[in-house]
Amino acid sequence: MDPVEILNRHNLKRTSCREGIIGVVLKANQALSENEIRNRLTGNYDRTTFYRSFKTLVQHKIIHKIVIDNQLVKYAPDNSITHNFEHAHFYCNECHSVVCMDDIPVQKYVLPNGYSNDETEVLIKGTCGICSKPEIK
Amino acid sequence: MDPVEILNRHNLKRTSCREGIIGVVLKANQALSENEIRNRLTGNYDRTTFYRSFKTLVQHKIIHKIVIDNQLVKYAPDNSITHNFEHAHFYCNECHSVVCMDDIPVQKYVLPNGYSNDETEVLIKGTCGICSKPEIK
DNA sequence: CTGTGTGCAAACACTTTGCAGGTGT
DNA sequence: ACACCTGCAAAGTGTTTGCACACAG
Repeated sequence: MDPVEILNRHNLKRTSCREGIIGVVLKANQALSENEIRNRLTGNYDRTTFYRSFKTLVQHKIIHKIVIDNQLVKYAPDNSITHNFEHAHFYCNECHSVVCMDDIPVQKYVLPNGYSNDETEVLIKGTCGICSKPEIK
Repeated sequence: MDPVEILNRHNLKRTSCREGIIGVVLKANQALSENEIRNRLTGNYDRTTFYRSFKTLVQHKIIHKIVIDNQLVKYAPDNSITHNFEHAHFYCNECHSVVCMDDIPVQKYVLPNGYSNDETEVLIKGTCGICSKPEIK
C-alpha cells in the first residue's frame, strides 16, 4: 500500500513527514515509537511536526496509538476497516517490543446495568517468541 | 480496615502521608488520581513525597495503579489477595471516573507458540451508570 | 492564492533525583 | 541511634502552544 495513495484517499496533503511515518509504520512488523520512526527516516524532522502528524494520522484511522504503562507510546497501522473486531496488544517485558495481535479478538465484557461498553483495550504482557527462545551463544 | 494496621503488617513506617493515602483510597468507591487524593487530605503534602509513597504502596501491593491513555493515572485498593484473578477496569468517557470491575475476571488469551502471558490489562471505555442516566433537570 | 503544515522557541505537566534535615521505631 | 522518610530545589521527559514562514493543491 502506497503512503501517497493513502494520504490522497483521506484528502490529506502529501508532505514528506506524513509520507515517511506511514511508510515506516506500514513496513514494520511491530509497533514503533516516535523515536524509532524518526530514526528510520533520513531527513531531519521536528518533534513537534511529528506529534502533529501522528495526531492527524490517528484521527483519520490510518495508524493507531498504543500506550504501555504511561511510559511507552507506539504506533501501528490501523486496520479496523479490514478487521471488524478489536484486537489485543502484546508487550514483551524483555525486549519491550509491542505487536498487534490482529488475530486475537477481544472478549466483549458484560458490564453492570447502565454501563455502556464503547471500546475495550487489552494489553497482554509477557515474553515474546524471540526472547523466550533459549539463548544460543 | 485500618491504615495503621495495614502499614504494620507490611513493616512499613507509619507516616501521615502513607496513612492518609491508604485511608482515602480504601474509602473511595472509585480509583483516584494523585490530585484527588491530595485534595481529600487536610495537611499539606509534597508531591514528591506522594509519588514516593505511591511507589512504596504499589510495591507492597496495598494499592494498584491504573493508567488511562498515557494521561490519567489513578490508584485503587489492591485486592489481589482476596481475588485470585485479574480484573478489568472501566473508564467513563463522560465523567472520567475509573472503577475496578472486581467481579469481571479477564479472559486468559491464548498466544502464538513461544509467547508467554504473564499479565493481562483490560480497560473498558464507555459511559458509566450515572452518566448514562437521562438528565433530570 | 489560500489554507494547511512546518520549524523554532517557549511553556507545561508529570515524574524523578540529590541532598540535608526530620522522624518513627 | 539509625535507618528511613520528608521537603525543597532542580533536572528530565514527553507533549502542547503560539507564531512566522513555507508549501501543497
